[in-house]
Amino acid sequence: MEEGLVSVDKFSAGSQAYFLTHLHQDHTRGLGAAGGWRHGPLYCSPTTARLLPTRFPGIDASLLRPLAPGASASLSLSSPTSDRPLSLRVTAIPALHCPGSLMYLFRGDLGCMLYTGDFRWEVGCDRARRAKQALLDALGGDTVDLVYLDNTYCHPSLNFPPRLVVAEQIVNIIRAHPDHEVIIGVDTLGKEDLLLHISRALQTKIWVWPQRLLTIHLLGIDENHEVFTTQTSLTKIRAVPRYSVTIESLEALNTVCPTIGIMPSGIPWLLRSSEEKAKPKVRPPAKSARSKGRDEGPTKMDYDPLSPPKLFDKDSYTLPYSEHACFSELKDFMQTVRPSTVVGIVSTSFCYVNPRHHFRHLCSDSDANDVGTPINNKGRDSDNLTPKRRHNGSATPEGKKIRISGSSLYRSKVTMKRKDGCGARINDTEELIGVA
DNA sequence: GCGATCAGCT
DNA sequence: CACAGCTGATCGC
Repeated sequence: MEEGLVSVDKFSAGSQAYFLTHLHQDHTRGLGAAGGWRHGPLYCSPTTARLLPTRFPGIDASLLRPLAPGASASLSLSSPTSDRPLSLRVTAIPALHCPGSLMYLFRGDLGCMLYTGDFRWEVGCDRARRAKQALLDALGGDTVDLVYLDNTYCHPSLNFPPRLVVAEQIVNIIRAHPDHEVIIGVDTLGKEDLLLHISRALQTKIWVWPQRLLTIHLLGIDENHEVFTTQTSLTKIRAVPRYSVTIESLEALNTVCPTIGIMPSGIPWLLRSSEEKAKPKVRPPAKSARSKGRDEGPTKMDYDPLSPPKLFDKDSYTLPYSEHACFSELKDFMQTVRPSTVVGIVSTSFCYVNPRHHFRHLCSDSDANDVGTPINNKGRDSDNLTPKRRHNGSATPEGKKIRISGSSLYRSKVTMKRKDGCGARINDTEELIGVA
């Protein structure tokens, strides 16, 4: 699409309309710009619009253009090059990534383009079936000229079960540890369904840190306060910031009370496998209690639903509960859309795989002269519809007092600013255990 | 001193 | 390494 027209998940000045797919930090860079958002109309889901002011207090609410899943809006823009008027129609499609996440389908004078943002596509699930129908309805038989695809797991070996299946596996792990406390690593937004599933299955409340509880309530979840709590004494299951579930924090917790950690995410499980591929035999006899069933072929990366979830490090379970589509889902998505061509959204890192390498045959321009090998082409994104990943810059006011390991101290204002809206780090065992 | 950005880490 | 995000350093205003 033409430069200077619309931007998706990119918020530097110069576009006439801006679109936000979801509220994860690596998609909001630039939104917190000094003095607040001024660059133009900002389209997002109603859910995202509700959460936005808590993360970006300076935002001018009159610029928000909430677009419900399935809804459309018409935009009158002007061509930056010729100054001629351009009309564009955008339709929001549920992305089923985290709450409030959307894909955007653009149609108009410049053709038809679909930007998926991060998405999941569990074809057997009702929600995904509805999303698929919404997409087909929105397309109305049109051909998509270009798909910007969430290529996070764009490799045939990267397949894993639907989230519901993994949620049940997690429940079973917790059931198998009746005398253990449990910490589950989560992000600032997302995986609420997993926590609700666990709570329902085990008839227990779940601890979350205060900011996280605010987010949950803003989402309209658990308004009667029946599931989530910030009181440590009420439950042995706690959802904590993902980065604070480490071997060290688990060891610390285990000096107080037997505790297991659960990481509902695909990556570490994926990384272990590639580690193994890289150096299959050189294994320092580390203190990890490797479970059996890990010798079935050094390059085996597929998730095997028949073998139990693997215990990687002592007391720590990593399961592929993913908010991104796996390869088979990407394939189904591409078969559904059958665009003229496709490019990947996730471009930084040498793991980047050009989706055309695997899906060229599902593109109508497949005879074009590209070879589509897996490549590291970070320099590719020159147009303003390609988002940049990494780094953020949010801002919230004032340093404040917090407790760390029993003592009070001030952290730097910068730290506190960033901490607002995010997590309580959990090497401060006492706060968690409820000694206080 | 402040925000923005980067490097490092998980 | 990187689903996302924390932390500290540094740079320019």
